[in-house]
Amino acid sequence: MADVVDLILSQWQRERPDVDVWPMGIIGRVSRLSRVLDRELREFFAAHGLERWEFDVLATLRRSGSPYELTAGTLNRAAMVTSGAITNRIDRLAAKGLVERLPDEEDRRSIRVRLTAQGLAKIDELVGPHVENEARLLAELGPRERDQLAGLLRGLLESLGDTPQG
Amino acid sequence: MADVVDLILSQWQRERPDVDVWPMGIIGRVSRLSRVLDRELREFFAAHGLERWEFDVLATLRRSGSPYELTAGTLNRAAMVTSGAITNRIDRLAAKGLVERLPDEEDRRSIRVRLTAQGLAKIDELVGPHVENEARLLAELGPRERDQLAGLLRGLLESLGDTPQG
DNA sequence: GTTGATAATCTCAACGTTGAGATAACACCA
DNA sequence: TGGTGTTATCTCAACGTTGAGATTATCAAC
Repeated sequence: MADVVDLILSQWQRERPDVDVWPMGIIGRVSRLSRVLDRELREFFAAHGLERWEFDVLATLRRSGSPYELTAGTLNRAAMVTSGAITNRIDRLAAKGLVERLPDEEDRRSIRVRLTAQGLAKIDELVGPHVENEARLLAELGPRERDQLAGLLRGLLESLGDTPQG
Repeated sequence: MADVVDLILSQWQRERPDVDVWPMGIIGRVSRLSRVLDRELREFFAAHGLERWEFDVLATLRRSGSPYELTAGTLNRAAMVTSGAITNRIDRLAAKGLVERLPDEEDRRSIRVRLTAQGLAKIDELVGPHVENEARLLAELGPRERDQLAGLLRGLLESLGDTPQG
């Protein structure tokens, strides 16, 4: 019953017994798990002709509800990337016909990014299979463990300021 | 008591009540937490004149024990990046005088990357403060929660194949 | 209305990673 | 000894992100 991080922790214990490296047991695992899951999700999306970031942007627009449009800035913060990256992503999604840029009537500095009919169809078709794929990756967890894990992660995220209002 | 992911889940619940998106409550949080922690760690390392990947490579060599050397391939797998990236990283660490390349006596295809005295000093000086910084980021968790969280993450990583032997 | 501060988006050069291909060395078998 | 398949590292072009700066618009105060 050991993963890679257990090995890392035991190495530190041997080499630097004066330092208690317990935080690595959590931060190291979060980091590794994120990478492993990333790879798995990427494979799934590739099989459906999408990149992960494309799915994320489409999903953000979809779950915002009709008329499925948000400003570039909102997408920017949701994706946790910089402004240059979002401009680039919107460009490419628009070139594929999955979203369109519309002027924002209320603030002419902003643009509104809206799902096209094709984009809406794509995301609505993929959400179900995507979630099933995610569930497969988490099959190890029992119902009680899922809630525990989600709760612990939520607490950490809140304490680090990852909350809706900022 | 809500984080960004709670909002995302409620949006999906409203828009697509036919899909049970519970896995996002875990995968979405792992992904976001990883990014938030990444930023925090990057700030810490920048304050000490290092990039995160530099610390990671030095730490991997340090915890492997004397004589603090590993092959490029081992570092490669530890860092979870591609071979091109590791070549590049070794180049830059060597240019800074923190590691040196040595021929591998037993396999001339391989190279051995070894910590220099300067590299060893640097990592030994930083491990303690780094772990303290990580502990600060996890201050929200009680002792019991730490173990719970680490255990749940370990179980997932194992089930996904992230184990020492492969 | 002008001024000045703030905000939203786009531009673009610098940078690092990816991933395929090249090279060299090892391992095994005939 | 030669041949074949595998492994380790390096090379390099393509690609995407970062982050600073430019541009244009908004808002508050005067």
